[in-house]
Amino acid sequence: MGDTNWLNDDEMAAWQAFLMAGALLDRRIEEQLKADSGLSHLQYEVLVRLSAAPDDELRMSELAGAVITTKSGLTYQITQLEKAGLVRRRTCAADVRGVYAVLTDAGRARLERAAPGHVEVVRAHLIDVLSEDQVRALKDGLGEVVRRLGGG
Amino acid sequence: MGDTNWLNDDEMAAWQAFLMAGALLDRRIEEQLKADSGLSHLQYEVLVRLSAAPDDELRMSELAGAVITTKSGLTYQITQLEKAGLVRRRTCAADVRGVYAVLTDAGRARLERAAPGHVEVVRAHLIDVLSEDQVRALKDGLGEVVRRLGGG
DNA sequence: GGCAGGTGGTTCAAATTTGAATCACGTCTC
DNA sequence: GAGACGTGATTCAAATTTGAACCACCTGCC
Repeated sequence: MGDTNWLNDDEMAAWQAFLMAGALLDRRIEEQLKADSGLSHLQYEVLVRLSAAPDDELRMSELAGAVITTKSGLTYQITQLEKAGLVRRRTCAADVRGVYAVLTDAGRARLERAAPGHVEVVRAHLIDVLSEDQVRALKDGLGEVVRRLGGG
Repeated sequence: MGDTNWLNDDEMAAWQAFLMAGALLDRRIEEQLKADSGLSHLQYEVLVRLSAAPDDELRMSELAGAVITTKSGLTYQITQLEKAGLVRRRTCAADVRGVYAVLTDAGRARLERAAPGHVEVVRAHLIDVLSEDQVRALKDGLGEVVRRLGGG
């Protein structure tokens, strides 16, 4: 102990590539989404999760976990989306404290309008740049990383 | 055309894993760095780049490119680091508009103190979770992604 | 019933990030 | 050597993010 197990060259290169690819790609995505449909990436992800959920609704805390934000961050963004008419809040019958975020028709429409351009960016800059093996490595390897970090 | 080339299941899983792993890992890193040495991840990266540069200094714009931030974002953070005594500014002799950010001794000391814990987190939650092949896939695949996005 | 402790969301102030000006210079052309 | 134009960095206001209270409510336990 006391001696750090530093990263070797490959490991360092992998880590840096991971870090920079994430940052650069996110920047592109943010730019495209904002220009194309006026949504931030986070807002887009929120709409995606809701549209995939039963009855188009999720509890605030589940949603926060799914999109990896803080509770207060989600409260803010849901308020923004509500102002824009893309989402509405519904209080939970069983537990008065609980709040559901519900996708509205306008929200679904906005999502459907935004999705093609978004997927195109992800494909062009990430998926299509990788080999099939590399895609599988991301899915398996990073999938395990997510599982261990409690994000599954 | 008009028909979107959607992601298949594996591609979607890979993309989601990439996204969530980045977010979850960054959260851990941020937490560890803040607790352990009072630095944000961005500030840590700034110190790393400076310490690796000749004469421990880099132009503001180079630094902004290296850590993937906006110019104004970097201006803000360098000001913070300067207040903390970890970095200082030096105007460029050849071009009066240019500014170098220079690592101070205190900055280097802080970096050296922070590094072991940081590497440990990256290793524990990312590198050691992956197989050698998967590490290579990140390095090669995401390295290419970065190159094409103009981050190399 | 009534209270201790935990949970789900919100609120609030402070820190950070963003992007569009802006400022002060280099550079290039005629 | 005077503009026209591009660059490097900062400034500014607005938007977002963060984390620590906080509030209201559930749940167990006595």
